[in-house]
Amino acid sequence: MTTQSTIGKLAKQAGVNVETIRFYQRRGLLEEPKKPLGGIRRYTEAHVRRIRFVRDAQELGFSLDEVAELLALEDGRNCREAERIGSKKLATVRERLAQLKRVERVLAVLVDQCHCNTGKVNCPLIDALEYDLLPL
Amino acid sequence: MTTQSTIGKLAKQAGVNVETIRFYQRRGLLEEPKKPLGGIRRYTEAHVRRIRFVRDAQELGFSLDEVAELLALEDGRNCREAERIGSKKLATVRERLAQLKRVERVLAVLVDQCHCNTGKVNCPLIDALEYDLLPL
DNA sequence: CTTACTCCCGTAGTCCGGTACGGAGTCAAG
DNA sequence: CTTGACTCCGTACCGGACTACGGGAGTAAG
Repeated sequence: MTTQSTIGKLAKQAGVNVETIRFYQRRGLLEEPKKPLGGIRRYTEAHVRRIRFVRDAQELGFSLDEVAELLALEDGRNCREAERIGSKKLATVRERLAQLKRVERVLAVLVDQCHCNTGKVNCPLIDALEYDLLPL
Repeated sequence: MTTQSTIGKLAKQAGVNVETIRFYQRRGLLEEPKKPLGGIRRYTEAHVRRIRFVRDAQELGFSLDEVAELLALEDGRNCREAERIGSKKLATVRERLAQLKRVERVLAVLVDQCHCNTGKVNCPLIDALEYDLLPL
């Protein structure tokens, strides 16, 4: 028969905290197995996979609400909808990427100017902030 | 004489919410002017600049705690320390940038595969999540 | 003077993704 | 049969950056 773990073992297999599993159950992201009258719930491989689904989707930048949306498409039949959600997310990822690149350039310049500063002039980083000089 | 605003006008000038100003005051990021005995506090250009400092620094990815650190160097004399804080932040920005780039590539591929999917096979995005296939 | 707006101030709530706690029940080893 | 680890369950709390609320006081316009 397949592995039947307790919540603690499930947590280890999936690499998350026990409390996180409970939290996912409360959020409806993970099914809570029936428990055998005052006993202890048993979990299967399917639960491990589900938790990995959630973590992987989070890695891709989906919020837990968005993960729930994706899970609603779990049977893999509604590819169009998945594509829609995915491309929406892709757009926000690209936006964030662009902004982060701007930040990187500005910060790099300022840090470099600090580095070259011999102490004769005010700190360029502080100055830029103080006098609202950021080319963002 | 210079402009002497109330908190509401200050908020407009600085482009933030009144509550945000009060929050910054509680956090010690913004000085609270003495109030003239049961009257109304007056704010100056310096307050506007200070709020912009905070917002600009946030734009550069600094947390409010880090902004407080920077403000401690406000006189511009401690450029070395500012450089240290800035370059630490630059490193985390670059890390985040690299991770976001990986996410962008993976997501772009998946969405594209969804787009080309004629419905004969399972949704590639859902599949990748379901079977833990992300090349992150 | 009244009305309407703004300010003051403290406290409390929001969102997000968890983490912590505590008392009771269950289970397996020794 | 006891001990100790684990589970169950509900509730409360965390950090970060705000946002909202409510009651009383001040102020500006008509």
